[in-house]
Amino acid sequence: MIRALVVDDHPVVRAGLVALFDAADDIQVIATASSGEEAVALVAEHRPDVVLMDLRMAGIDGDEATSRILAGSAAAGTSTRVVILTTYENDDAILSAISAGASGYLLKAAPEEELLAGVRAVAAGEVALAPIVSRLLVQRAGARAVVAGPALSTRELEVLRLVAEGLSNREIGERLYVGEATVKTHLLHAFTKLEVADRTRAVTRAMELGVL
Amino acid sequence: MIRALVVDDHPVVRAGLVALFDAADDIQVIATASSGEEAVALVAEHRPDVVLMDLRMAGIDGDEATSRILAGSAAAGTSTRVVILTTYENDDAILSAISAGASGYLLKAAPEEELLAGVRAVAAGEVALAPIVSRLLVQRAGARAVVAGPALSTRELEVLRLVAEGLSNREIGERLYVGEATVKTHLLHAFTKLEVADRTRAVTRAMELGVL
DNA sequence: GAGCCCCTCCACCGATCGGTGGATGCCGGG
DNA sequence: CCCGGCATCCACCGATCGGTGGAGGGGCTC
Repeated sequence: MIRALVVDDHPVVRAGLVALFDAADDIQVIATASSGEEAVALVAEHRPDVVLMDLRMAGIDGDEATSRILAGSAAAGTSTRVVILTTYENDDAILSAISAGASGYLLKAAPEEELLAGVRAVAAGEVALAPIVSRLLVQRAGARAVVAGPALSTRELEVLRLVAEGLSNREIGERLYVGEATVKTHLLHAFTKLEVADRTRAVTRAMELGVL
Repeated sequence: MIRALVVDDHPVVRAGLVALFDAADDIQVIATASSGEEAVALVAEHRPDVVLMDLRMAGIDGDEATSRILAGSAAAGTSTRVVILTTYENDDAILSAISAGASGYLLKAAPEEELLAGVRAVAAGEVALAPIVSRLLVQRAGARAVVAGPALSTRELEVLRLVAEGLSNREIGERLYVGEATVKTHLLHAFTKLEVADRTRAVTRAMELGVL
């Protein structure tokens, strides 16, 4: 039996979700909360398997409540997982919810079967994402494929990678079995291609461009 | 009608996929390829809607073929989309396929209905991800939530951000209206907290930890 | 074969950085 | 009230870095 906590500041939404989940015989809503604060307290008390969390709430919002719940759950040695259940939000809201540690992100407009399947998937250790969220994550992960920055040579790239690890020019030379002077030359060439003036910016630039 | 190209170096796999897709009345396999090179050429010739691509192949692999197909498709003004269809791979392989621009990543072990649904989703502009891939992307996006690195002070963080932009200590001092000595102090404190010895590694470390 | 890019190496310079060892003042918790 | 953390600043040192202006050899293409 999956033990669920429903968090939403609209009583009507809470009632609808409770009815939906309780109708499934493998899911049981053990409590509901109308605010982030209340949700954190109830999770500490009841240790549910899954929390269905609205994002927009007065007081501490869904992101913050998610962070606190996961921190508390980790501290207590239990594994409560959070599914964001909200109306459509912008990309930043979605990403920051995922960053807060949510295991799922579903839309209230989704068909009821999808919500049930999502809760079951998350309870089983999977993640549950609305299609729009999947697409966003893929776009983010694949963004670097498009840009294709300036072509750094193999050697320049190797040197830059070691610079990113914090090695000095001399250490890099030792690692690559070449002289320190050679390392400096490669690095200066990389600076020119990346249009930067120092090693630190070169590394961040290369990361922005996805070449590192 | 969705026009598909199947790419796999095993004839038996190709045959199986062709049979599966042709049995669906909304999908038509217009050609098959047994190598990355052949796939790139056939895409240029036939302009399919969706390419089903194996990752492991002799010659240019699935990643590289995906990149070339998408580059060629963009240049030609068409919109061929690529779905990786492979056996289970490690995380890096998955991420680099997504980075190469794939719109989907499915496992050959998936039920047939899932493969069909995936092709339809991708043809419709959505993405299709195996559960394991969704979980990986969420972990990557949410990694920073868990670790919660050492607490850098506000000032240390400001300084580090400017270091990441390639500014020198003096320039950072000017930007923040403090002396260069102050900047160095903050930076040294940040080094200690991050357990690093130079500004470049400090920046990459902070990024790894998600505090930057 | 000429031209070009990549990789390798050298010497030399001033600028910047990392590190030490201080100092002062502010603020919030025990 | 005092301690600790934060922010601010100083002087001084050696090490490292950025930059210049070379050099030679290998590989590729036209």
